[in-house]
Amino acid sequence: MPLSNQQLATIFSDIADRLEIQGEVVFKTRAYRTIAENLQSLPRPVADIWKEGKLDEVPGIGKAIHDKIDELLRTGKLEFYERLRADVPDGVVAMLQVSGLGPKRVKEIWSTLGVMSLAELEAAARAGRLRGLPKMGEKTELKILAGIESLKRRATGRMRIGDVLPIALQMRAALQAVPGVQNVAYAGSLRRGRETIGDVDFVAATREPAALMEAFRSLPQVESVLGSGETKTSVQVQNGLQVDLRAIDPAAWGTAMQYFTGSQAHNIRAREIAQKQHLSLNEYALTPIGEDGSPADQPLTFDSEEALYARLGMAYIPPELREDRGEIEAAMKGTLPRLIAREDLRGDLQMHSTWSDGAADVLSMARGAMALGYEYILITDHSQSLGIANGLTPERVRAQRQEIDAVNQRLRDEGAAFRVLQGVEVEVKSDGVLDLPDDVLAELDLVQASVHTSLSQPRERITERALSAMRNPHVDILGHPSGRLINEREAGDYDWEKLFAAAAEHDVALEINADPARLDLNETHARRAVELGCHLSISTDAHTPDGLNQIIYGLGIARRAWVTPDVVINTWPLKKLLAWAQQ
DNA sequence: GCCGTTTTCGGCCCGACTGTTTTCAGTCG
Repeated sequence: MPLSNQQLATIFSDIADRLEIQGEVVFKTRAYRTIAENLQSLPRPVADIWKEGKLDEVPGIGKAIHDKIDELLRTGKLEFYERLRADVPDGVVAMLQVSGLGPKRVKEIWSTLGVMSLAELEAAARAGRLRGLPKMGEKTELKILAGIESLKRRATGRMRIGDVLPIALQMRAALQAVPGVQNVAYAGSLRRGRETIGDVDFVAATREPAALMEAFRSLPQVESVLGSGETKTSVQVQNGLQVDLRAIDPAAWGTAMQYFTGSQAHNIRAREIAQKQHLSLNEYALTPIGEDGSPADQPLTFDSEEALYARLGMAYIPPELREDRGEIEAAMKGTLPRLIAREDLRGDLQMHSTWSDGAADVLSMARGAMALGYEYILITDHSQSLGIANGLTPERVRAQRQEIDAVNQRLRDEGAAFRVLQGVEVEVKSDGVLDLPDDVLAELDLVQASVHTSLSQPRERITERALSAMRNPHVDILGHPSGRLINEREAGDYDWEKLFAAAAEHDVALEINADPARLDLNETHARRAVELGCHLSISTDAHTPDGLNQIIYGLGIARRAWVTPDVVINTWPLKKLLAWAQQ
């Protein structure tokens, strides 16, 4: 099995860590970090690209990294990396995870005191042995000890977006009410819609930053203040989540939002583009620069991101695309995609009712969807073998049809232009056989097939299992294809290229499950699936009417995957959707 | 390390905060 993109990315990221500790020039370590990031978002297996001899076409790969990938894929090893691992011990690299410790200090602590692990670091800090080192004192020791504690509590990892957004909205409302504040928004990875969030970045427009900082530090959610200056404050709230606030002048709203939304890679590219136009971009303004590098004219301020991007010669780039994955080039050429938006969706194609493990009846789910402006829903209760979820037998499927017919009749009587469709989330059993007979599936409006069990099957077996489900002519949608649960359970080891090819061939739509614990397909897979001609569905898997609101998370992933409305089957009118399911 | 409508060599984004300092390096994003 060739090394995966993720495995290669981890190696290059680790190389960057170790080179940084060795004191290598930052531009070299940045190159390794860049390729690590690019590999993670590469839509195809790099091993395939390597076989085609097209490695050099991947951005960030030059001669040196080309040779290293080549060696890794041929031999599974990299001599350069093995030497590096011998030179810089793992325990020393681990110290980089401590907040407040970077490569310079880690090297100093390691080389001067011989500290080679987190345990030794903690002992040295407690014994007061760090304060003798350059630029380190008692406070540094305390900060390091606090950092180690927080690592032990695992309070530092990235949280699911669904756990973060509600907290952020609450805090934003509180900040909005502070006197003098004209506008508050969250930026960073939350605004970009990433599946997990490291910290929340707020930008606030105000001419009275001191009052805002004070109010922020005093919010009830704040558990500790990590740092606070005139215009910037960092705090920690529940679950160890870090929240940063930057105050800016209202006239600089556009540049500030652009800067704090990131990503870092996107910002670096945007600033390089500015540089080529003899402009220097920061969070406050765009400043004309003379030959000698000093300001040549008055700084230009922007109260909107649209105006800023326009001045740089680009179309407005939606936050979800700002990852340096080709969006800057597309914005300059005017070829950005028209991303799918909330208004494009006409229905939700996965939800559960009290017929299986949902908490609301069919009518309540329908009313919830109508309140969102939808035209249809598909009820997809579980099938019989999922006993724990009260899965449907063939008899109960037929009984449910009667209830759904009655609900539709009632809604018609009320004059509503809305339709409840009957589907099912049929189990793909471990041998690939579906959990309901074909004649039952044939009676349903649409059929979704999902894998819930035996996710650890080897690649060939689990891939064949999904393929055999998709070959069934009644199956229209493959639900949460990877089976991963973010921060909880790994994805099944599918051969994605094969799976996407089969989905395109049999025209089975692949779901982007909007449950923030799933977000499955993920953005990289969704982008590749569309490239290979697959249709998608974006649905919530709601178990309550309120759960239908989680569609925003799935839309975020779709937008990050550059998805346009036309390929998403639940943007289609009901007639087109049903005709597609029939063929 | 990579990269090229000013460069195959000489560039490589930009600033806030902290802690240790008397002017700044390290870290972080």
